[in-house]
Amino acid sequence: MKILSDRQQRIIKFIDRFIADRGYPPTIRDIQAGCRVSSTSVVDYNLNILKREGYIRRHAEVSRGIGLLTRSLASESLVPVPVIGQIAAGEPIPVPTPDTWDVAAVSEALGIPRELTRGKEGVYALRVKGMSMVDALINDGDIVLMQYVNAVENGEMAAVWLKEEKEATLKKVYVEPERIRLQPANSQMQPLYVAPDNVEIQGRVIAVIRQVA
Amino acid sequence: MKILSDRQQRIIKFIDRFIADRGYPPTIRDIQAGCRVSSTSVVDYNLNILKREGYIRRHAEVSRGIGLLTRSLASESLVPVPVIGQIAAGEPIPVPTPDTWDVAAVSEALGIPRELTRGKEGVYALRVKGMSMVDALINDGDIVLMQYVNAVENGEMAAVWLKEEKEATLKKVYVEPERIRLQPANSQMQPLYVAPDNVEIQGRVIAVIRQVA
DNA sequence: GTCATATTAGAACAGGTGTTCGCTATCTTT
DNA sequence: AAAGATAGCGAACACCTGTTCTAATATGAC
Repeated sequence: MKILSDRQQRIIKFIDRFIADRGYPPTIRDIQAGCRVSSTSVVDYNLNILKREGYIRRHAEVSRGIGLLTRSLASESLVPVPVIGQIAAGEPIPVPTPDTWDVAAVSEALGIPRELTRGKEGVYALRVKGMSMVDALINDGDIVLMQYVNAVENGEMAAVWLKEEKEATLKKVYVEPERIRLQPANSQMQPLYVAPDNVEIQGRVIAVIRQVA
Repeated sequence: MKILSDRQQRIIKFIDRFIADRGYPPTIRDIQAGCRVSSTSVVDYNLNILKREGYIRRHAEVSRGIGLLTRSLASESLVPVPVIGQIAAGEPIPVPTPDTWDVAAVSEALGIPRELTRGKEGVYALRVKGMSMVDALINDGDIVLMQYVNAVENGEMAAVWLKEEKEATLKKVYVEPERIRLQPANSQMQPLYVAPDNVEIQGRVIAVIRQVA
């Protein structure tokens, strides 16, 4: 990358501030006024240099078609995750529907760092209601980050619906011959054994978030 | 907020995708084409409704002067939090030092949504080592978000160092006459009573984050 | 000095773009 | 039935905006 001239640095800085302030990129004439340049062609000239040097992205013949390349990476790291309902012992577990991922349709969403979701697809969140999952070290009011999957690997924690008992629970799932073992996360507690056709895996637990104070 | 019509939901979704893809907001005619609307005035009409209902922000007479309010709020709110060490039963609890908050000096940092820290000052993180805090519903490997405070309110969860026992623990703290009551988060367990000069409050617990899979 | 290159200026063009107006079609309310 | 509210349509206007062209001014190489 070339060393930028004073004017070019001012232009980059101006674009950055402008987008942060107003939510959309500036026009060439905005830059002209904001950076005390006398002509639009000079702005165009310098923008082309900035594009060539990799500082900005530019769409030809599009008004306000300027994008900063430096900033965009930092803002990518928060993923919006929809909170689709609550999970409680005696209630069916909410299952994500196609329009769950709608930005508009969802009532509540959390910003989750990409580090936690690790780029997984189909992530949603449930609010835990009640104390029934203390054996999974999960408290009333905790947020459970889930991934929508059909099957889980042995030993993974999953949201399980027990048809017969009509009960929702979070357990580590182990498939054994003839039966399924549901192991509480707290290893000091006893496992539960159930028939395979009595369980419905509703999703895999990715993370637990508890806000205390 | 009013319930959005099908067309309005499609418009919001389109704007969202457009900005994510190209880095700048769409024009009215972009929306018209992308949402199969026959007239620009219809787009304008629905954009005004979306603005009135608080879904978007709009700058009059500015090309591409549309901003999503749902997304923009969530995207700026990542706070860097330093991980300054680990907390284990038999080890002293790390205490933040002045240069802990140096972005450069710290070895590890987490991006935490502002929703969790709620703008608090002096926030740091500890990694939990060992199973000694299962009674606080905290597992081996969990991340504890802490705030550096000198005193805690009654009932708040705190990182406590028991001088005599040389032990670190996370408990709810209640100041009683002549003694201090340390209550596990799991309410089914028995409290611990200790002498006031035997405890050192090292910080207040703000949140717990557990990554499962 | 001359020449080439980089940078800046000003102006004008062509198409992009937000806005507005008149009109129609469904409904719901009176 | 009449009147109003809501939603949609198409066209036209006036300004916005990226682009391009020509010219002027540095700055350094030779």
